[in-house]
Amino acid sequence: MLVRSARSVTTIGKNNGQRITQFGVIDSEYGLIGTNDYFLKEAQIYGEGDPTTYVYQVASGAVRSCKLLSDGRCQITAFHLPGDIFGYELSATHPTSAEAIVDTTLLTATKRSLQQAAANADVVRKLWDLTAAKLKHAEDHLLLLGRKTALERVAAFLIEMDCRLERSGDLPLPMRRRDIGDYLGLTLETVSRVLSALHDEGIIGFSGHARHIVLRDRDRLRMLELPAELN
Amino acid sequence: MLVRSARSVTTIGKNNGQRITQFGVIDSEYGLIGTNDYFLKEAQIYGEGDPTTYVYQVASGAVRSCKLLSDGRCQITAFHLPGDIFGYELSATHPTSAEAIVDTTLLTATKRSLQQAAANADVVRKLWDLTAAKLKHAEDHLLLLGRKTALERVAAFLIEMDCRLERSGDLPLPMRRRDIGDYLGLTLETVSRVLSALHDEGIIGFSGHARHIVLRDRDRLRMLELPAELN
DNA sequence: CGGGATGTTGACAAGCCTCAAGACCAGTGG
DNA sequence: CCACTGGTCTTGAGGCTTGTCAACATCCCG
Repeated sequence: MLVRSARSVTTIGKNNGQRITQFGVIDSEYGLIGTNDYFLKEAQIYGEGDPTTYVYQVASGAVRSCKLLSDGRCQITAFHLPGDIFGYELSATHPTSAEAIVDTTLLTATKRSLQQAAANADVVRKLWDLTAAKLKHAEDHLLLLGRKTALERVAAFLIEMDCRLERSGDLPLPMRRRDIGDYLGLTLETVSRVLSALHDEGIIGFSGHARHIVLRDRDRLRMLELPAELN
Repeated sequence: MLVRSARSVTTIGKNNGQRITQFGVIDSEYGLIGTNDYFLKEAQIYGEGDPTTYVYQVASGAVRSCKLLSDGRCQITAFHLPGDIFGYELSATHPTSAEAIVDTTLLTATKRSLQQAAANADVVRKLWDLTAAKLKHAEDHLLLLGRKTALERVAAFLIEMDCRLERSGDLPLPMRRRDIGDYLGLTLETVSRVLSALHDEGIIGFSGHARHIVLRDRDRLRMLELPAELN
């Protein structure tokens, strides 16, 4: 199932205008050499415990990072969308596995090359910021998983995707209901039921197929994300 | 309720043998000036959204970091025990609040002084490691909150405390049942019921009062932390 | 057109939460 | 020394949210 092949080589460097094709904040002054790698749907990019050899940026497609229990229970810690960098860890091994959700193209650099660039204090700061951003996301997610209701979780998910896909209310989600459930600590059935309820309320719509969600009433969605205030 | 007073000044520096009275890994080569601050039980050290001015190390006592929802729901993201450093954030404001669980003494340094020390790459690396360690803990906790049962959560909590208090099976817990619940995404009643069940099974004992737990069968506790294997 | 993966919906069960009562404990003041 | 008081902990009964299991619908792709 694992498909991993280097087809082309790309120089990631200064003035490479495309947001999608550069290593975000950390490449602007360093001519890192990156490789385009292609992964089919469901292909594993790395496993939990694998050595942290490469760092990735999503060029197209989508990736999930997850932790598994031996009986199959799964917690997705993050979705990685075009432009996102993932796989950079201080530790020698990956704390999560990573799989392509759909057919995906990744820009790959060696951790080694980043560490060389990290002789520069600016680069260090930017990589550190990346760790800090992941920590902030994880802490927010702790509150969601520990204390929010199914409705609040799904609302929060839709709002997060709305912010990240940035197509203003039009969400062509790459992931299945099961992935959403594994991200939100719910079952796929519960996710489906909540989405149906939001649809019945006129808060969201489906554009064609089930994964293409349209936000029809962001304000009410934002209300649902927060606890209902009792008077 | 907030009690915050500087009573004495301590030099934190090289060859200051006490683990408790130094800023762990980051002070060994820098003579940071620290202040002892005392907080009564339940006193707030900083609030969610407060500016990140100080960094703290627990000298004695215990601290919880938590996130609140407007209706009172609370998620504790971490407990800080003697020797632990907390409150260091890259961001300008604290993402969580921090309160003393019991009467607590903290060693305080300004974020500014740490940033000055961070001119040295070793110090940066050690601070970064601190962020990475928090991230690892948060990601492990995501799996616990999203996918584990009440029994597995409580077992994991006891094992975590056993490792951190390091008194080999003797756990004089500083926190109340409610705090444990807010850490594990459970109610205090569920925590109490699970602890009673573990007691009935002979896996734990109570030494005197309810907060003093003794681990009588670590092996079985470790089994409970993991999913029961079906044959 | 057929088959497999995905999504929806229903009925029911289970685990955890809510509410409530009482036990226990520590600190306080008589 | 002891009763009082407030906070904490335990335990029970019952309910609710979410999970489980199953059937069916839908979509995609050959």
